[in-house]
Amino acid sequence: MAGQRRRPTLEDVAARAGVSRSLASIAIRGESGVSEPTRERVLRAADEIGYRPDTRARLLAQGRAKLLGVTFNVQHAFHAELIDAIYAAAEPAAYDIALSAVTPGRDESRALEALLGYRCEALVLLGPDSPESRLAELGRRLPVVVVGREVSDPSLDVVRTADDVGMRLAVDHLVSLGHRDIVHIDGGRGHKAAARRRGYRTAMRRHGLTDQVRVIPGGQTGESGAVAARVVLAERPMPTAVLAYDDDCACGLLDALIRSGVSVPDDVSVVGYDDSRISRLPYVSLTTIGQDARQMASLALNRAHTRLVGDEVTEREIVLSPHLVERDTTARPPVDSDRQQPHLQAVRSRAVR
Amino acid sequence: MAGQRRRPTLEDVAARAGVSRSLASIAIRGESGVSEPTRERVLRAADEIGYRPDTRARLLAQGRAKLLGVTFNVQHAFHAELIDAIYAAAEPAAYDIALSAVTPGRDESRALEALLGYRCEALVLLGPDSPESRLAELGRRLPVVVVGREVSDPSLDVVRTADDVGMRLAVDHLVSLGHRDIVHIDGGRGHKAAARRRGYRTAMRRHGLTDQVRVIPGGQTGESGAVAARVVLAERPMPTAVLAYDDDCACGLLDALIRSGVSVPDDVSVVGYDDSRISRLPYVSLTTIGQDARQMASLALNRAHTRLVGDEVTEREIVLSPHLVERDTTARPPVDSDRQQPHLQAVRSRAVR
DNA sequence: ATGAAAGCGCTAACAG
DNA sequence: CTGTTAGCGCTTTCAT
Repeated sequence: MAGQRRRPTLEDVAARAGVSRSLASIAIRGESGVSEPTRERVLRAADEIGYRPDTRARLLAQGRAKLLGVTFNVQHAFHAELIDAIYAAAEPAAYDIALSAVTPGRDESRALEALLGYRCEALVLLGPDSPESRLAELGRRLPVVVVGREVSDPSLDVVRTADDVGMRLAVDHLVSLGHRDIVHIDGGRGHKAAARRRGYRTAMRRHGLTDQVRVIPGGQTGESGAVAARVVLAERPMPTAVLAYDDDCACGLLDALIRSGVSVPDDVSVVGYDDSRISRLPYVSLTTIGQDARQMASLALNRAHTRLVGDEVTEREIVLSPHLVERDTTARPPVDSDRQQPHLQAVRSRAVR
Repeated sequence: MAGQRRRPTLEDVAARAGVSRSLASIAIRGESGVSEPTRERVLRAADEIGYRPDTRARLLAQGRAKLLGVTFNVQHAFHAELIDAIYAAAEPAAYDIALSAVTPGRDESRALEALLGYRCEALVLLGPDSPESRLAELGRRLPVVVVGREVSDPSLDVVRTADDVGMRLAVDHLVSLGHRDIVHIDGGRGHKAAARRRGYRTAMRRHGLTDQVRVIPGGQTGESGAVAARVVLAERPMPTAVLAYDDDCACGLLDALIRSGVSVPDDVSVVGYDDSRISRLPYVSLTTIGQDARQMASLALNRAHTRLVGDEVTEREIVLSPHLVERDTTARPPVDSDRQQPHLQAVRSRAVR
């Protein structure tokens, strides 16, 4: 059934075209140094026997790999976008990309091991969760670019976006709409959550809203948002805007609010963070903070390339600004008379768990 | 900065341990044929200089690759699960997995090219969208297992689940709850959509509900579900249950229903298909039809392996049964008195677009 | 138990 | 323009 016979090699092509291997090699690679007729003969021969160069042998022979290893988390939607952008950015420089997935059943060190075995020249790690010491150890062996996480070891390059800027954008947006009573549902423990919390506080202060600063404990799941919704609903007066830790959290909140008969954005505005896929669903259409995957990927590959060719690098860390993605969950706050008597109606629905 | 010096080779290890390359090779691979002291010496030497075998060279030398190429769509959540399971299933057989992503900017033929260049021994294609002729062409060159799509070419192996069974499970479930007025929002054009539509009709007929068969045009997006919701809401009497083409469609429907003040599952039950991540979100908790990723992956790898070792295969196609995942969007239908006057209340909310 | 030698499929100097 | 000669890093006979 399936053709189990030996795959044709360059040798076969050369023989068929009646030339030497090296000439065939040159012709196949499209380099100069072959006469047009010969090239055509070789190409035709290759085509006829279905020849396909062996990437591994090719790289082995070349000594250098032109191979970038990329770890990503198969669960994380944003990584999908980054991968798309990475492929695109790798093309012009003719880098090959070796993907290694982190899954629930395959931890990051396994993913890294595999890439190392493939002799990747450099590594691009999307939101790695390994301890910094492990990453630093890698960084000492080959160029490593960490994407989307803050690490301080000098042997590691970093491309990330500024969380405090993101939070400021969100707060600015809400304030410009007329909101003052803006609460933050945080992301619990973790560096990122802390950075966003800090960003929220700073941004509020900047608008003279220090007194309105309120942080409600949340988390990184929709459920945590749903739980936080109860707290939000219980507040008197109810805040006019909620800034959630991330999109998942915001969606849980959103859903719980709507089920309680609160209208978004008429009664309360909601802002997420990440511009994840869920936030774009037409029936969610969440205002959120987005990161430019294309740019991040391109910068990360650039940096890897810079390291590989041995050029100097001035700033180890590249910090990008995220941007506001204005969708349909934010609007002007309700007029005061309305706020006194929030538009709560009992809607028959399954309980929010 | 980052160590640019040559990676240590087996030669280096051998030299350091004072043995020949071949012996070092045997020791490193843990094969028998080395004295214990020598093995330890080699292993220590390798460790000291940070040696790591070069997978490519290793495979090149071995002649065979033990490498399975896997294409997947970075957008598709179910593929993430399959990949996890594939890694797990590949481990015992010591297969290496080469991942090649299909992204908005990188089409499937590119993904396939890359894998072919890596001399994968066999291909596992997750939900491929290439024309069958292209797949068949591949199948003639090396073992190809198509996962989750129906193809008829004899050179291709298939592992998929039966859509008609899935639809039957959904209908059976609803009927057993007491529903009779069950509509189907379909997935538009496409093989899969047709298969599910057919499955729905057959299942309804089986319950003597031929007269209640109603198919509402839908699609594969949340938006299409939201649009279909309007049709559902306009029906008199309103159906007591809706069976959507997939989870995305079901979620759009769900959201639109809730915004219209219809309670799910009290007024109407909703069933999705795919058991995708979105259906599991705690605040969605959609009853749906699930496929066993672990089993599919394992069968796919098994099949690839069987082909590779040249064993006979009796059935080209492996068709699994999906299963019902009962969550919180299905319940007994409302009592008739209630149905006459469906519980519609105008909820102030942003319009469903 | 150990080592020498011959490739795997390819590219990269070199000579003609 | 073309062919010859060496390897890349590893595994694999096959002697010793």
